[in-house]
Amino acid sequence: MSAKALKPTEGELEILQVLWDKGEATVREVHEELAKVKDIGYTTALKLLQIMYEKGLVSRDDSAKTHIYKPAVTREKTQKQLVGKMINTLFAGSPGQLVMQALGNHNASKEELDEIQRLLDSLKKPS
Amino acid sequence: MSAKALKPTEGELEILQVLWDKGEATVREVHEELAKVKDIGYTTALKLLQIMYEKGLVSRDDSAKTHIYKPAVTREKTQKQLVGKMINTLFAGSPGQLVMQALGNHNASKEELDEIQRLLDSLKKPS
DNA sequence: TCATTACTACGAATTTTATCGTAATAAATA
DNA sequence: TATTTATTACGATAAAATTCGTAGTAATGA
Repeated sequence: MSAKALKPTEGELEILQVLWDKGEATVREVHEELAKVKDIGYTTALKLLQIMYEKGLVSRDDSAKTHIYKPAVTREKTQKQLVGKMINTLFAGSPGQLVMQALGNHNASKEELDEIQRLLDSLKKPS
Repeated sequence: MSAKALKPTEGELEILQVLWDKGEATVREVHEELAKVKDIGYTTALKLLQIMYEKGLVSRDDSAKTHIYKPAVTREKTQKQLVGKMINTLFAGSPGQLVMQALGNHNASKEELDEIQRLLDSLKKPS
């Protein structure tokens, strides 16, 4: 168990998305991505990144003038954390219900369905 | 499509949980449930319910002195809304990935796995 | 070199969410 | 009836999250 499970806020998640996708990015790059989707000022993005840095959600290389940010938490861990929380607060602790929801209401591709089938098989006959 | 998709906050979700479970409840009942889990004052619960009422998240019968609150949004709709959002913001739009996460990291019961299998079958060979 | 541009830092304002105290009143009860 | 208790309404405060302006400075390039 690493130190603490710091829950990213909504805005922080948006930034993490960008960083996960790109691997690393400057404030400018992050801002450009966010600006595609929503109205947001440059310094707002900067400030958020700075706060995330203080919280340990991102790391950064500030050896050059233009700092380069990287995610300090993995997508997987964050997914696990938030999915777990959602199972508890919205699905009465039942992961199966969440799966049913996700499968039933959203379109998964053939490939994904096959992948799920394989996982399901391995879960059904453990060894 | 009903009017708006008002996203409940964290605290509002906790209250909805109680209302969904009980069907309806007074402020006192809601407060008692919440108090089992966290420190919270009576008037805080009351205020939250009042705010939720203004937002249309709950309805209430205030014909008697003690008001009775009911959820005005269904668990299913709320689940759908929040799961959809999570798929977008955390799973790059891929419901399959969310399912993999939920199945892989959390223990689903045998019954749930079977149920998922049936759904999966129906998805794989559409009528 | 001087002016312009690109950054970061920082503080402040705003917005959203959560929390609670107090007052008013209805209901219960002594 | 008089007192206590239960309840709602309301406003104020606090806490958390978001947003942005301004200042300072490094880099760029005319």
